Amino acid sequence: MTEQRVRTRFAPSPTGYMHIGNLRTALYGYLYAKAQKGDFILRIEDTDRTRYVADAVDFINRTLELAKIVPDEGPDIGGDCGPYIQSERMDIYKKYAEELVASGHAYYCFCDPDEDHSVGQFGGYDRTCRDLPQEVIDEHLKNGDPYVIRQKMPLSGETTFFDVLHGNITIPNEELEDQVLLKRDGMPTYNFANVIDDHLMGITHIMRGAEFITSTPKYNLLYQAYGWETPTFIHLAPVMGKNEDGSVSKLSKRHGATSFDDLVNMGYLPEAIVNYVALLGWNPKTTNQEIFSMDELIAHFSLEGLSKSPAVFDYDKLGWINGEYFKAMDDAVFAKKAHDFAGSLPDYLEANWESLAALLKTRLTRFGEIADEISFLIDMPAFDAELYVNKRNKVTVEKAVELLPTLIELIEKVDESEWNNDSLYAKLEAFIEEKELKKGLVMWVLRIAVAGQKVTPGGATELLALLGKKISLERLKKSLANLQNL
RNA sequence: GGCGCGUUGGUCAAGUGGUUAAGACACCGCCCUUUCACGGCGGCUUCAUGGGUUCGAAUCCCAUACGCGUCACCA
Repeated sequence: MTEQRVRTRFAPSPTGYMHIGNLRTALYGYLYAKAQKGDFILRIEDTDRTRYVADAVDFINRTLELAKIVPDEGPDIGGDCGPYIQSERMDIYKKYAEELVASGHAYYCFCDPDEDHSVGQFGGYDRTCRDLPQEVIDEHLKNGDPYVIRQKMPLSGETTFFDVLHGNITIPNEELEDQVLLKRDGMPTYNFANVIDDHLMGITHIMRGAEFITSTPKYNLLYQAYGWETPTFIHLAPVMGKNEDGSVSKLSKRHGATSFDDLVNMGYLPEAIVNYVALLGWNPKTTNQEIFSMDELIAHFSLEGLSKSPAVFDYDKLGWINGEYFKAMDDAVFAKKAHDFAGSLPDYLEANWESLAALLKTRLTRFGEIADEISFLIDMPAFDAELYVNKRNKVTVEKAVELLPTLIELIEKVDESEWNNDSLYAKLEAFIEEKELKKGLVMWVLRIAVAGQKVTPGGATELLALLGKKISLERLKKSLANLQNL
């Protein structure tokens, strides 16, 4: 047996929205193909005209590009198996559907879609048109009556297919509906177009959501009817979200951000999202490493590491991974990217952005937190004497009132040319030594007085340097006045 | 309801008959420290339940429970 070149595909419908679960499916398909030195194909499944969203294909392309998932073949790339947009392949589906009718595996159905042909409480088509006499069929066709083509399922026995994750799965044939293959508007259904395209495009491994497990026997029957070799199926467990009551359900809007775009807009780096999503349902087995570049993911990827049970999307872990990416970033690069999320800044922060960004780098979980982190540098928070109280450094309001005037005096003497973290720190240190004070005490009072907030990115002198002499002194004096007026 | 899939700590998970049941996130504590963060050290908490099989079971089998999916001219 010759080694077959691995070909996987990502087949989204153009909705203008890339759900995390879809992104993960695309990623795994890509990783597997690349790990096997095979091809990854992008195919657009736009057979539902009512759902079509303008520019959705561009959107999908942009998203994949951001995620660094690059197809080898696809609508804008071309390839030997095009077109890669299903609405442009209608004649192909029609031909194959008719072939199936001719071979007795499918039949024309003229039922009115608004009529109820369901069976039992839970529906299912009642196979009304299964055995229409040929004359009746010809008559309908001659009149140009609308029709669909349905697959003729065996009524007994069972169908088994193999799934890499779940092993053999067997489903009784009587559970299988005579599903529509070709719709009234001439478009194929998802279940039909998939089989045709996957075969014609030489797809060897099909990765898709576990929700398709139940319909897979219908695929197998189709492959058998055509005498085609069935591809390898890999049904991925869904990505779940945690509800407020602690229960979990399939990740959806109510869980907050659920699309790749949402996450990027919140300030997570695309590569961090991809890294996290890869780990959500896959484990590298041979290593405990958690931070992976795309190349490393490809190098480590194997089907054995895929999990068959659902995984809950965890923002904490995503944030941690994102933070790791931040820490690994070059300061200048980080500053540049972070700036886009900072909003409009006052001049003194704009001028000192690089040093502010350096302070933020190890403290962020995502860029979206920046505004909250730095708002105290733009507007002094409301005065609160309690902030001066700190047990560990033995700071009290009284101590602060006593100490602050001296500190202001000292700082006022620092020349503009020396207004930077190192000199400010050196001068304060000298002062602390001379007066035999505790460093924690002095720095605490100073930091609170200039920041007006308990927790800050950076210490007292870093904040002074950032705010500049003029604003720092204004803030310190205002704080002192507030303290004295108590 | 039928059919199908799933179940190791709060979360992601390793583990494939014999382990002190890895590791990570989160949480808590300690150290470091001009606060916080970073970094370092430590702690907490897990095999859904009940039966088997076996000298021995998280690992194999069977039930039960719970969760999820599916039953469209949507994908």
